[in-house]
Amino acid sequence: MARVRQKNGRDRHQEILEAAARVITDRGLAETRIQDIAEQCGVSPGLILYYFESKDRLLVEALTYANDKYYLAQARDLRRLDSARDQLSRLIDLSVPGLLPDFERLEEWALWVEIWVRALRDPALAKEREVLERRWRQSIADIVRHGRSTGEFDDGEDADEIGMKLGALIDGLAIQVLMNDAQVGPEHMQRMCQEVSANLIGFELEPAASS
Amino acid sequence: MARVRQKNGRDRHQEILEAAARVITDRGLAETRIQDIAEQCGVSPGLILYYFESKDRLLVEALTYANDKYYLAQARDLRRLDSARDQLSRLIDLSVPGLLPDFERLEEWALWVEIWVRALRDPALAKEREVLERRWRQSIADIVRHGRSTGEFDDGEDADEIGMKLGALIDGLAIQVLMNDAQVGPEHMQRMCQEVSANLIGFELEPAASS
DNA sequence: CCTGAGTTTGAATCACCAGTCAACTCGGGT
DNA sequence: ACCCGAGTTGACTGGTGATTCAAACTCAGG
Repeated sequence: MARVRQKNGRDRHQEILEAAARVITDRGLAETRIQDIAEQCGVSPGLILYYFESKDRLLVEALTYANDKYYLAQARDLRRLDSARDQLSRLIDLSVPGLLPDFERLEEWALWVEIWVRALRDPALAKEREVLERRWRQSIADIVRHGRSTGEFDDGEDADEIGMKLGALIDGLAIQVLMNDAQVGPEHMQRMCQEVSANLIGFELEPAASS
Repeated sequence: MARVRQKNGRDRHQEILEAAARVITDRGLAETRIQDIAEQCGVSPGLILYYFESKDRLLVEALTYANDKYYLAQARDLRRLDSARDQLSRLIDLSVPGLLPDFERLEEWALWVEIWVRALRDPALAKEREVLERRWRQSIADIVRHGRSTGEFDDGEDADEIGMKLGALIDGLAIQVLMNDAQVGPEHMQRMCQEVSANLIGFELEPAASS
């Protein structure tokens, strides 16, 4: 059977996407050459173009592929927790670039910035971005709804609205942390997000933080 | 007089920076060629390199130059208002991409995204970015402090902390609006920012819309 | 009118890189 | 044993674009 061949083919496809994502986070989208990607997975440059129509297509696919990977990992991680509060708190922790070393959020955020820049001029990527970003806000809103359905949270502002606000806050702060801003460290971002989320949803932060 | 000569030189320098900024917002940093900039100010490509050491230096200078210009325009605009509340409300309106057509915030936000991407790998620009961004947060915090000093606002959370939260929220939402996200239009962003600022500082939003 | 420093041009140079292609490898089918 | 074709290679092509440079031009001051 051509199974082995096919399987190799599929592996390669994915392998190249991963390599591309790695190179993009390393060197930046603008500085990413086909040669770099080829080296990253130890093949010749020609092979990259054998599997992908063009460099541009590959790059766009790599960006969304990587984002998808990170999203799925996050969703899996959150699903282990029952309490909506724990889920929300965990989601925030997972979103802070560099807070939890095991989760490569630094890389992911760097990719987001690249996505934004390119989506400004690439309608196809713009569409993808909207889907990805909507999913991201949705996951916050869903936690809020879940907490309300179990009575853990009180009713209040529309859950989607909260998702948008908290999502935007996280985006904005993540940029600063990603940029290594001296005024906004990871722990600082974490604390502010926890505070705001408690405030938006209307619960008290017991652990150690008060206004 | 040698004055005219000198003045021409200075004019050209600035002229090129403006042209560069325009091209960058049009085509994007990655697609900006020296030729484009030259055409934009009706001059030969060689002249660009006569005034700037290299393309890279020019681009970085153009990014900060444009940002500076926008910041100063905003500061001038805000200074006309007395009430801290009006200032804050105006600052928000000015920050929403495309809300007030006279202020080219769409362009400015597009430049911000370019700055972020490049600052990830360019230490010099990274430093500039931090200064610019700090100034931006500061302007929010200053309004809060001003409002408190006149008794317009009650005391509460640290003003810098508020500046950081509101600044980040605006950043995050502005990205969505800039990207033409169907779920986050300009008016929606404006309303959310007004709500959150009222909430953070602790005043009521009576005048339904301070149009 | 000269002159020369400052300005401007555009052609030439140079490096780089996406994408092409002809040749080669090799596992599996016949 | 032989053939087929997917997979792989790496040299090559073509275009692009930053940077250089020598020549031309401008004009304030002598």
